[in-house]
Amino acid sequence: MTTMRDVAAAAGVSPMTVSNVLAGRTNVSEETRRRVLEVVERTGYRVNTAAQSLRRGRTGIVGLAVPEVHSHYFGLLAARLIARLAPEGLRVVVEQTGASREGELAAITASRVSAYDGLVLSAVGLDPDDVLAIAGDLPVVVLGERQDVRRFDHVEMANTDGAAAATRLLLERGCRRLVALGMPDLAALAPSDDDGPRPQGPGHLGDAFRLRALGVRTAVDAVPGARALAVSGVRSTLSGGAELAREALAREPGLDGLVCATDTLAIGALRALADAGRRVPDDVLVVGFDDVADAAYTVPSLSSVSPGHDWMVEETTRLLLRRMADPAAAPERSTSPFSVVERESTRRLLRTPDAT
Amino acid sequence: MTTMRDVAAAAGVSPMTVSNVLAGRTNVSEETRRRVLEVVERTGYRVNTAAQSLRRGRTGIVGLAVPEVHSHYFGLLAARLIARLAPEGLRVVVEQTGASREGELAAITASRVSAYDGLVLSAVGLDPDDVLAIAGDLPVVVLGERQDVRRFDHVEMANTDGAAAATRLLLERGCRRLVALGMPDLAALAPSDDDGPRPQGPGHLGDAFRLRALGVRTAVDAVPGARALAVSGVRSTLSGGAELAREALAREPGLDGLVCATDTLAIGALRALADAGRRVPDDVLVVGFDDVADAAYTVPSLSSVSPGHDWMVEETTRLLLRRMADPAAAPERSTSPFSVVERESTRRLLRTPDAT
DNA sequence: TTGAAAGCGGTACCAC
DNA sequence: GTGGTACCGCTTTCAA
Repeated sequence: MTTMRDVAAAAGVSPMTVSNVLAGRTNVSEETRRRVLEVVERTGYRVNTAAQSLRRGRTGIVGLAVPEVHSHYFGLLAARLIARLAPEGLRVVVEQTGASREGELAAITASRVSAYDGLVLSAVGLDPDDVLAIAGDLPVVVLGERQDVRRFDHVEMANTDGAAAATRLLLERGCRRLVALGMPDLAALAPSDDDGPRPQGPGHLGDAFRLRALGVRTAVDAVPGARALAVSGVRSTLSGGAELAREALAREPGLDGLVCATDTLAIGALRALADAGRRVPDDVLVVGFDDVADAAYTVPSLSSVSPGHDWMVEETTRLLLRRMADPAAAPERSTSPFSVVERESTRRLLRTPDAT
Repeated sequence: MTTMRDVAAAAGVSPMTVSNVLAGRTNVSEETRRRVLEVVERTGYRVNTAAQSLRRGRTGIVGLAVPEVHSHYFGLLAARLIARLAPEGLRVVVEQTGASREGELAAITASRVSAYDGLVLSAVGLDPDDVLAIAGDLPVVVLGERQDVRRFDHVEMANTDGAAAATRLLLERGCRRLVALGMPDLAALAPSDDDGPRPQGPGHLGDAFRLRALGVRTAVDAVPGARALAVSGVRSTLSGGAELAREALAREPGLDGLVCATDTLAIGALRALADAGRRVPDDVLVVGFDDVADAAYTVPSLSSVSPGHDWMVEETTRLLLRRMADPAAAPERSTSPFSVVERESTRRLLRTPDAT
């Protein structure tokens, strides 16, 4: 192993000067710099990042804890975040939490986390208190979920509004028998006559899907004669989507519209609908959430709520860097703008909508 | 910041004893252990991994350098490798190389690499010499690509044989006008009358797709009256697949079979075929490569060459751990078993095959 | 069973 | 411009 000391000796300078050269500091003569770089080149010397981290107190690594690495949405998110943080000199370690409280705890826990300069947490099962207790003073940005986490920086999706907009699209196309696929039971949510779209719930982080369900309900409640059934399931997987769609068909045979909690579920559902001989969009309209890359390439292509990926990644990065720079900064939160991207899966009028 | 020293002081022992307790070493009295753990608990102390890494000489981090993080195949690979290495106490940093030599060089280069205990490299543009020069003594496992890298541990896919099997499937179904989508020009490959399936080429790592093209050619050459046109493109993306499929239709209007270099390309192609009014599998049969999760959920579902994901990840892990344990071990290589998974996209006889 | 000493390989600080 | 000194926080070694 070549060390900085070795390089210094070979170049006839002190380790400190080698350090200065490699860090690009300006207080080195051109001649010395050249000589040092020549030795570095020749010996293939690399700085030891462990020593560097110890001395500097920073590792240059950011953790990204997501429920499932291998899902359309989180794959997209990870790829974008990796690309975005690279020029900031930060690398990303992806931790898989398996959508469980235990997994999330394990991901944040103890030794692991101390290796990170920051953590981006897409939590599903955790309490804010869990996070607080374990993360300690680690900069944390919470992603896309819970609405009342005021102690953390927080980048939220327009879960409720996005789902409501998607649902309205189906209703405008004439759908009246909706299923909210992969969302919690709508009836179990806060009553629709309370004064806002925020359920008061037990305060855990994992209610993106609950908020989406609320959006569906809000939109459906506004249209007399329309109804929505929730067919619930936790994991957002292709097979889960297919399975839930089969269940939906069994429980709501007159089904004419499917609002899916994620695009992954929607893609699985498209497959199950094809198996069942239901044509999309001729018999059933389908809309997803996330606007993943695949949505534009399914057959039929999938309408979806686009959460503004660029914006989310940019905002996440901004908050993370800000907190890393200033741990005492007041927590900030923001909600991504969204849009409904319409594609083939909703491009059909099932019946003329009633005058409203 | 709480340090081990602080904990030791609070527990009335030496730092060394704290270290022993936390490392689970047995030479500590039960009483002492309890006292130390109590303080650890109370203070929320976490060992500093940078210091640990420096002292131990290992970081517990493995790099995974792939052309594109956000692709079906590499997403799958990353997820599996992360899951597999986690119980070994290894975390994975994903580096995106952008399928370019420069990107790959950057990924391996300099400071970055010294932070890793090992590197899994899915190289596309690199020379073995590049890798050798830069990786130095870093344990490297090369994935899925080049065939003549004898200086590295190497886990190969059955590129040629897999593609040949996929192609034969189409030929048996009666296809005679094939297009090899996303593969290099078949005519530019080694002549089919040479004695083996290995092109001698300029020796860079990135020829998984070339090997697949060779498999297509071999299979097509064995069937009189069949022909295959290569429609080339580098990136394996959905949009690329759609684009190449459009080009394929333009250049080979009588197209009746599509062998795609990857499932991602195939999924994009399915979409373009639907747009062009070509029915799959009624008019055109399509087969992909990789057997990603989505292949079973497209409409029609996609036949694909399955490279044995479990096996590949297991083998990669084995080789990596082995080399980390013994840097001097002789390089080993192995080729994944494969199977052709038939789904709807090839489930149709276009014409009765000629007696063969 | 416990702990003192000696670094691991860098870099901040400050004197020269 | 250059470099000595200390020390980041942990663990290996070995003596007590």
